[in-house]
Amino acid sequence: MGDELSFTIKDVSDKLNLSTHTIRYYEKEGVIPKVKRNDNGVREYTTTDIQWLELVCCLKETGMPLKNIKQIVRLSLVTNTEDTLEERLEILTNHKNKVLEHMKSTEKNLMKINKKIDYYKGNVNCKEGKIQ
Amino acid sequence: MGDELSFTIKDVSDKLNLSTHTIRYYEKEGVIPKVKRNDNGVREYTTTDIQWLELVCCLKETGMPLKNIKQIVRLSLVTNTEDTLEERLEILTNHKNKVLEHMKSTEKNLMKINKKIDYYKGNVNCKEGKIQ
DNA sequence: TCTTGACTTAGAGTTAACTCTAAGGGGTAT
DNA sequence: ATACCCCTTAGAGTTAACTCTAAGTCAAGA
Repeated sequence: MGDELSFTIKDVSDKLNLSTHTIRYYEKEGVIPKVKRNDNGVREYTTTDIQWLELVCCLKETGMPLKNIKQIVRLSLVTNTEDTLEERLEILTNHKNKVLEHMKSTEKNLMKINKKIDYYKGNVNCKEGKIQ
Repeated sequence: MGDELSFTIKDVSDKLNLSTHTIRYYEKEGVIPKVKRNDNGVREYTTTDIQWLELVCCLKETGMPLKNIKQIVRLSLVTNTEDTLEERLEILTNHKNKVLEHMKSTEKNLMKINKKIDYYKGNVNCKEGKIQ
């Protein structure tokens, strides 16, 4: 009890493949909660801090703007967290639906790209016909 | 012969859901080939022009930077188009592979998001336990 | 004829998300 | 003790992809 594991910003940077600049930027902007400092003012990341960052990466990689991620963080830090559960759930569910839609349209676009590739391949073999 | 269908920039804007600004910007930047003008200097889009724009949208929506799209256009406009087929094929195939990878990672991220949603839903029902 | 509205241009402004710089402090290896 | 590297901050700069503005031309409708 009390002696939790802690990590430097460099550790976290290496682990999550984010620059130290970006990690500090996220904290300054409220994309993740404030991180505890030691007596020298140096940030000491807990596993919870790292979990937050992992969530941020997951949402960011699926296209959620930082603005919305901030909103989730803000809602998670109120005194009575359960008051904001519904709202956070709505943000996440909306996002999930957007991701699903995006996957569908990506599949369609992929088919178009494949057609284009096949068209080019046809030209490579035949060396004739109209090319766009 | 000679009397091809042609469309105004407004027509194209409505059809493809791109602003007229954006369409002109694409032309200026070389993202699409130059469009023919009438005697008053007004752009008249052919179906081929529209097909180009549709390809651009497809590539853009799947995350290809305009820089690479320009490259494809440039390679399509050389005198001996078949000389550049292999290179265009490579750009498209690389892109296709990136899209496939991205889809895979999106699926993983979606699973994480679903877990988070389930976790929140559990909290909504139980109103107890640690919340992050 | 006058107005309206679409078109033209060059170029400035915006936004998100970093990315970097300058100026300085602290702890550790040689 | 000196060099080195990581840490800190505020704030400036960058990039991609638009997005808009100003100033002007042109043609069709009232």
